[in-house]
Amino acid sequence: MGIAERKQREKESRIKQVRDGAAAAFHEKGYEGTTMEEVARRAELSKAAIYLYFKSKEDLYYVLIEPALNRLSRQLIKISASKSQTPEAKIKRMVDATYDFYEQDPDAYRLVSRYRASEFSRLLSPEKLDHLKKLMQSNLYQVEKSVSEGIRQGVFRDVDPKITSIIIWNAFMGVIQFQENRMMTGKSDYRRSTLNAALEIIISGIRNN
Amino acid sequence: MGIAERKQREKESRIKQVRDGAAAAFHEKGYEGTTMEEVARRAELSKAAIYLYFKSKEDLYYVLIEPALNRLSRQLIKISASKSQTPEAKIKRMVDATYDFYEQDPDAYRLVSRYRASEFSRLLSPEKLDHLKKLMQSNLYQVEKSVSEGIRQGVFRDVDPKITSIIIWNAFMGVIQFQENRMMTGKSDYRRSTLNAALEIIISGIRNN
Amino acid sequence: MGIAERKQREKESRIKQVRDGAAAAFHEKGYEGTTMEEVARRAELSKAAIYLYFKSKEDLYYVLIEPALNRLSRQLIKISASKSQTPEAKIKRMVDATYDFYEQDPDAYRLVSRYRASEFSRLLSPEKLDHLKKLMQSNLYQVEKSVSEGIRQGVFRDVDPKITSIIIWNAFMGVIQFQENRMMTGKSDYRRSTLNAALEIIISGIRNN
Amino acid sequence: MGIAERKQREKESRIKQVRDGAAAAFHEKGYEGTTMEEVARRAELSKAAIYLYFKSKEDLYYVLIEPALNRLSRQLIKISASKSQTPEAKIKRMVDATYDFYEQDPDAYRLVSRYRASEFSRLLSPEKLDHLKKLMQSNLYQVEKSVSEGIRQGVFRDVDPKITSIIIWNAFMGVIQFQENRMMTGKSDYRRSTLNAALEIIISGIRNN
DNA sequence: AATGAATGAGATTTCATTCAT
DNA sequence: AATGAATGAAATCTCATTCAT
Repeated sequence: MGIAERKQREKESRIKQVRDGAAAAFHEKGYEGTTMEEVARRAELSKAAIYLYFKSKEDLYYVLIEPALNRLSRQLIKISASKSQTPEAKIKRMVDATYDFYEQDPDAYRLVSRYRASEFSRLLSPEKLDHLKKLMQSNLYQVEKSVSEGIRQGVFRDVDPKITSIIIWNAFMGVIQFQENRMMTGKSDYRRSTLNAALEIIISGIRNN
Repeated sequence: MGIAERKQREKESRIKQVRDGAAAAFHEKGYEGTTMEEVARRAELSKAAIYLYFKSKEDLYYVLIEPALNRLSRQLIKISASKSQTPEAKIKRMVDATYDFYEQDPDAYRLVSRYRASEFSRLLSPEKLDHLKKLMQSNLYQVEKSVSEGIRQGVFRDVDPKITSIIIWNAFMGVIQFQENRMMTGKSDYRRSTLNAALEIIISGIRNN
Repeated sequence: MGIAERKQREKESRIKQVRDGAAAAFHEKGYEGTTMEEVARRAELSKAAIYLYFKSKEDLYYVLIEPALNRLSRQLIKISASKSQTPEAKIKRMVDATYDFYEQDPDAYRLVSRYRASEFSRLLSPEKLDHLKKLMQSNLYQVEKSVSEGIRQGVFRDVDPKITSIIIWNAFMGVIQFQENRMMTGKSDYRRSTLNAALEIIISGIRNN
Repeated sequence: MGIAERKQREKESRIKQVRDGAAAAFHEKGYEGTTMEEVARRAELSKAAIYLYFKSKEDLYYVLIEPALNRLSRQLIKISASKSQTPEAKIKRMVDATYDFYEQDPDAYRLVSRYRASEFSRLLSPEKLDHLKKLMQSNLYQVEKSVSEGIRQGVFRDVDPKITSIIIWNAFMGVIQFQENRMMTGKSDYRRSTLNAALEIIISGIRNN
């Protein structure tokens, strides 16, 4: 069984090679810009071998993006549902959770953040597309709920919770992208602190006094 | 000469047809997802005719995005440089200018907002790429300058001006996209008011009391 | 319009080139054994050009087999429905019509005669498959009806009309194939006479004395 | 030795599994339409295991069709050579023998009945191809000889013996296929009786009054 | 003996681009 | 100026076959 286990590990590691290579490629060149040839090259496998693990390019993309999005989604729901915290603390924890998600699997995050329904409507089946859309909306909605809660409790001004959640999510994406670009030119890593600063600005904007 | 003029007008009108068709297609399906076949169909011309006006697909993309970005860029610089206004007013005017730009040429805006350097590094020459990047950075920078100005004048808190400009630009994009999605399901148009609400939140977050 | 007409003729002739090449290839090597490369080579066109005229390999196959089968089917129905003839004369005319069909478009005939529903169930859509099956059954049925008529009139013995039609159709196919094989070795053409002899034997077998 | 025997039995049983699975697949989907993957699945073995027993797909096909055709061929020769029977009785026995062959190994029969030299000319070596062709011709020839004999004895009319044998062989195939199709829709089994009816019609057609 | 894993070669199909008219 | 027709190159995907274990 030692052997079986090793084989299992090797198989998983090869699948991971493919996933990592594909995620990086999808990120760098977009879905259409990425060829299976390139995915194979990055995974150091033949093209045909990719099809042993994923049944199509679409499938490969979907199994990269769906579980990641799903995991994040469940995290945010849990935080949003927790009772013993202030709305502000919840929002902060949600941003932290998103950052952790990003840090653990940057490529998955990038896929998620770049995801645009319209571009994929031809590629994914309507059900898959719908599923991804729902997950995405759920994420925004958890933030929105915490903003609403804060308004009800009087700690936040009477702003539009939906708009606020949009600002937060887009600020997150913008900051990450900006800092990644900076880091590519050799500068140091200020992602987390920049993110906190951005969130502080936005929350100041909705806080009552 | 009447004839020459008419021909000239017709030519320009046909070029516009191609640009509009292409911009819409690039927006809906992305660069790689758009075929010249589709561009031609939307322009009601033959594929070969497209090549009379644009020398390649890349060229077509570039001449769509560059002038648009250029125009916006010059606008923002002008506003940013104007003396007789408060920083807050300038920021509001820049957001308004961006909204006007968006309204006049939504497809061009969408190309700009979706533009991701990394995805195009294989398609555009380094010089073109660099040029686009500079224009984009300039836009952010004009907002940043007004934020800095406000801080110096004491009307804004001592926040990071760069981060603030990122928040604003990304909020803009997020709000537009959200409202466009809503409108696609038949809902009424709240783009401008939502945008104002978003900007109000962000500026509240940086205002000194 | 002289030019337009010539172009039209040229286009039709090129489509015919493709059809002829494809029919011959499908006949010689079967559907799966035929590559688009080969179809292209026979038509003296590039692979891509084939797709200007036919939207897929399946489509190419279907538009070869369907119209041919349809034409034959209509012919047989017309003969079968004619009033002023003896059943025996009708059957002879139906065999003649099938032979004419074969002579005018041998490759189409071969496709039809080789057609086996089960082999194509994965290739054609259920509707197309069903349509072809119906046409095929109709052909057999017209012969069957004439046999029944003969039995009612007392000119034929009380045989099973269905079985008789099967014998006739399969004898036809067998004779053609045998004679074609003979001719491939340089022997002379006895197809029509052999066919008549075969039909004579079968009709003798069902005639009432 | 008990062990060696068991191993031998197991091996033979596994080979039979492969043969059965392959024959069914070849029948249902044709040679090119059948993948080794599918053969393996039907045999409940791995793809690689198939290659332990058969050296290639071609080989697998050949060893399925050749022995079957060979067996049938020898049977028919024996019947044809028997002295003490009338030609009509011989023909009936040959049809019966073919039916027995079909009943004992329907898939092998189907391979034989579907076999078309032209389709396999690329797959099999010329020698193998020639061998199969000879076997096939021999079968027809045995029937032909009995018809000739009947003509010489005056019990059959002066028909073309070759044509007659073609009619019989093709009627056999047509009837079997028709009845198999009927049975697939749940109808009862009339194969043997239908076959007899068909043979009766044909022999009536050649009998001298 | 048996298999999971891998692959080279090749199949179908697409697409940006060119060219004769 | 405009286009119908054509294509080379490349993309996705498949499959018979091999090999290490």
